[in-house]
Amino acid sequence: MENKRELFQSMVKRFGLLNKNCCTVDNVEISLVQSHILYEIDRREWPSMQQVADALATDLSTFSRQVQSLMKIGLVTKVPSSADKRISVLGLTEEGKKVALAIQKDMEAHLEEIFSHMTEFERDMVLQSIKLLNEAMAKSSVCCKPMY
Amino acid sequence: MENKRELFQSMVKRFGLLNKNCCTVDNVEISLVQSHILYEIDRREWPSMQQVADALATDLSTFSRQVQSLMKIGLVTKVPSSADKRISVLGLTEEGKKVALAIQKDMEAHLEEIFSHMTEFERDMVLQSIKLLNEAMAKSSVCCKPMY
DNA sequence: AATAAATACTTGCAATTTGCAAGTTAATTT
DNA sequence: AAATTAACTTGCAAATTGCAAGTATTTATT
Repeated sequence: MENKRELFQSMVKRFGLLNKNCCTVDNVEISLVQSHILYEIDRREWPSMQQVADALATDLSTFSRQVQSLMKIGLVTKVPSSADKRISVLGLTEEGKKVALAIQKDMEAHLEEIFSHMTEFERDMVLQSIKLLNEAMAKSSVCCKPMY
Repeated sequence: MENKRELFQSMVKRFGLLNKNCCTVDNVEISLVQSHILYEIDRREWPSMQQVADALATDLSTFSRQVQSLMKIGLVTKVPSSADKRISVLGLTEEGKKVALAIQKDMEAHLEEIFSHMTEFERDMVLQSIKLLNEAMAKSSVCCKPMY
């Protein structure tokens, strides 16, 4: 009953390690944080800096610099919004999309491999559980309020 | 079927935020990494530097310095092993144990709160699922081999 | 028994990453 | 029109990282 933390800690750490496997695609090497940024830009429709920085729970100044480096290696675009010129709209370049997709495929494959060690029934249960967990965390007062 | 990554990413990020809530106890303020070190030392029986560094997937040199700072604030002890003088055996001071316990309680409370948004049935299912997931990840070739 | 090799760390870098504070420019209030 | 707020950017300075090169101790080799 009271080994919850251990279970979670262990799972999260493992997933973190898995996550670290990412990030060299097409002769481009990117960091874990950078891959998260690509991921977040990819799944949104032309988000602003604020939006993504919030999603990643990063300081805007830190984020600003990270975006600069991603622009430098040609994965991300940043255009001032025509509606509000204070806002910069983020997007992925073709290469950025390619990299994001490659990482996505890689992660999917890893997850598939992990799920292959389960029965069909277990797979369904686990996925169902993670959904539940996410909903519960979203409802929770102690965590993750500003989340998608 | 292919939203696995999203589910995982979301869950892990949320848990990460929750985790960040840790770390100010008894006028002692510690970092997330430091809390993980306390946690790992606590759950092992007099581990060596290597063992904990491996568990945290940190470079030994980085870890060495982190231990130094934890010793400086009086949370961790480091004694050369009598059996093998190359090895340093790590432990928690009384204060270290207190801090570790406080964090533990805090995390448990957070998790309880999260689980309170579920039915009894769902709770059981989710815990069961996380166990399954951990086992599957342990079996996996792509992740987390050197893990407890 | 002496030398070589491996192990467990520590220290010296140098690079990266971080957040805060203080800016700039643009939009919104009053 | 002036003041406030919002969306960023830049200048620090501190913290964190890993690699390479060290030391000390133990194990293996000859």
